[in-house]
Amino acid sequence: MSKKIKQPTIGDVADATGVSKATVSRALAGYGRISEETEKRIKRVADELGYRPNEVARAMRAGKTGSIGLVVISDYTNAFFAPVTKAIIDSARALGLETLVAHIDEDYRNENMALQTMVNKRVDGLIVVPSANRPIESINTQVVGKTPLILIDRKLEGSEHPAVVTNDRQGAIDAVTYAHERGHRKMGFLISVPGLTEASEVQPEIPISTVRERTEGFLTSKELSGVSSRFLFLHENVLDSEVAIQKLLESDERPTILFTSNNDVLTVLLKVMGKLKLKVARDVSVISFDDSPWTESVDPPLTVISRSVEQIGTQAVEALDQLIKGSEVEPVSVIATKLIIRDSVRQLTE
Amino acid sequence: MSKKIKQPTIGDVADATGVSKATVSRALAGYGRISEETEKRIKRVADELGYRPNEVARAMRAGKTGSIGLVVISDYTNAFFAPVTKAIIDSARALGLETLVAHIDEDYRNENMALQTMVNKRVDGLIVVPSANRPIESINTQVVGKTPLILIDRKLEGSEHPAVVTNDRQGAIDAVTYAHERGHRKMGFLISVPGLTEASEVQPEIPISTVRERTEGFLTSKELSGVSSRFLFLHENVLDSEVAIQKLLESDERPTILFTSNNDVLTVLLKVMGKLKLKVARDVSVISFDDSPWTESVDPPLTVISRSVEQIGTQAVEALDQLIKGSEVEPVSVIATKLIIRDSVRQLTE
DNA sequence: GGTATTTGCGAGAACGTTCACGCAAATACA
DNA sequence: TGTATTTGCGTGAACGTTCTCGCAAATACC
Repeated sequence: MSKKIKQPTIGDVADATGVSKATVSRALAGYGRISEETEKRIKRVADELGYRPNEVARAMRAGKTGSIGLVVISDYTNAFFAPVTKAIIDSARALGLETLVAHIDEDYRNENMALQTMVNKRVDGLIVVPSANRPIESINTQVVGKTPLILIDRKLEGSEHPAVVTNDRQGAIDAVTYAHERGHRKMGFLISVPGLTEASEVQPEIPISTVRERTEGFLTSKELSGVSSRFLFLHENVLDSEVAIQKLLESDERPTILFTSNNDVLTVLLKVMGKLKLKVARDVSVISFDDSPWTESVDPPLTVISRSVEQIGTQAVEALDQLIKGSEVEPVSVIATKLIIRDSVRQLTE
Repeated sequence: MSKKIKQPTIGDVADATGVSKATVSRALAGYGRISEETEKRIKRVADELGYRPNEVARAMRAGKTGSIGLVVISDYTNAFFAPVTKAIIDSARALGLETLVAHIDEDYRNENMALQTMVNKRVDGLIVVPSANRPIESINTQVVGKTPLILIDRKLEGSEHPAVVTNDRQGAIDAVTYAHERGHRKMGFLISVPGLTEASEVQPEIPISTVRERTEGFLTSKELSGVSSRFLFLHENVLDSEVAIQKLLESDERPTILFTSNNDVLTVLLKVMGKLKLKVARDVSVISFDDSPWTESVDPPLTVISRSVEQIGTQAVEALDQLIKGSEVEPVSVIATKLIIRDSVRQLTE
């Protein structure tokens, strides 16, 4: 066992300078009354000793830690959560807040445990993507207590916590409308639903508000003239999804355009299309939710419904900061989606 | 200003139960001697009051926080750092450690600041991807002090900190050898070098060990019979890179195969190829470092040099845990790369 | 029944800060 | 010169834990 070399404390600096701890504190923090020369002397000594303020002690004394907790879906293949995590960490840092990150896997028990430890660590606030399979429709107030909390990406119906979400319903409508303008009448929708046990054509209970909104938006396609819509609800199992998608692509009623509810389904779709020698746009048009750098690079570049992840992150952190400071925050901030038109939707002749 | 509602403390529980703080502490932590009935009573009261142990106070008392710091390149488009971040956070959590994340942008000043705040927060250990443009070839020991630290992805020459890296040199050699076996003789290498100011064909100073190793591995191509190699060193500016790559693709001496040093360059290459109506494999073969889910889905699926990010994360956390416990750790752990053969390298007839 | 041990619990210090006071010396004002 | 104010700094409590002692009561042993 190696002997722990203690970091120098304010007391050590005080002893080395021959003043009291209070004076050292004043000198280093720069408040109160102190003579210029002693301040300089103390700072010099502190530097020589390699003194680093102990934020743990400060946090205890101040009653706040300067840290926030981010509890987020872990799926890093997801085009959304990685960049939004980055945006949050960076915006928080700009406000002087460090970020503690925990991953959950669509499991509310993980979520509860993660929240618990973060609350125990006395984070000043929390940003949470609520997991899908919760039995009750809200964050466990028992564990969160009075800690300020912002939801992102997903709304929770009965929740008193402010949420920052995107207007996915409108995004879906925009995409559908665009496809209709390009002459598409046979539309197919591939929707990933966490918690589903097998692929299904009938709409299941959708536990996630975001996915629900997208589905609602897609459903408006039925109101457009001459459109026939087919829905395919998929779950996490990639193999099973591949089979279901292949079946759809090989059916007589093959849609001329397919919409995917996220990049994960998109990659599965592209894989199946590759296997069937089907080319995007030429054989089947494609529009996906969420933009990733690679969607622009493939051949042909893909038309996507983009959500400004930076904006979500920034807004969430700002709202949380307000909450921490005790201000009011509007219950739901909605951020616009944007249809980024590239070349994956073929113009169908009349 | 809203009145702060204090969380109940051990003292509150003690008062409510009519025992001393020490007894409550014993009851909840489950050490020392205590009668079964008082323990139960205390636990019940603690539960009723909604008592949550204050980890800040615990950390202060214990001298350790149960948190580690992760200082990492932020580029989320990068196929490597997002999953490795996830792997680290999850492995750490399995060991009871929470992870504080900070992003740096290849800037050692950000790195220093991030390290500073984390040390001040008294993290038990640090996992660091050293930034590229450092003036001195090591982590600032001044700021890190005695905090256990593991480097990942990149080695630092004069550093006393253990590192977990991948065998990128061998990965590059494997890829080149494979291409040679498939009949390729004109090879091109697209290498991204942070800090470079313009695209260059002559090899610049490469500040990152990983990129250096890849370059060395690629250079062995010159020793293979009949091979001519062209190198293109690129920097972050995408537009400039596009121009340089386009020039290479339009030259008379167009390579039959192109290797890219990471997924970022790969996306740029694919974009340019798309613009020039060049198809992967048919017109130009492609092998890239790093695997992402999408590389398997595109048409054709891409052959890549994969690095096991989970392994890097797990090993780094394990090594850090050893270091925290005072054990010795081997200075450099090397993790193997793996060539994942898909369909982006055409078989050239003799 | 007397001594030795065990059991159950309380008192209080310590971790490293910050900050409200208090007090002496220095300066200001009349 | 005498009183009011300012300046510079020290004392000590507090934040919420844990943990070492110590002590009285309960139990054990002969």
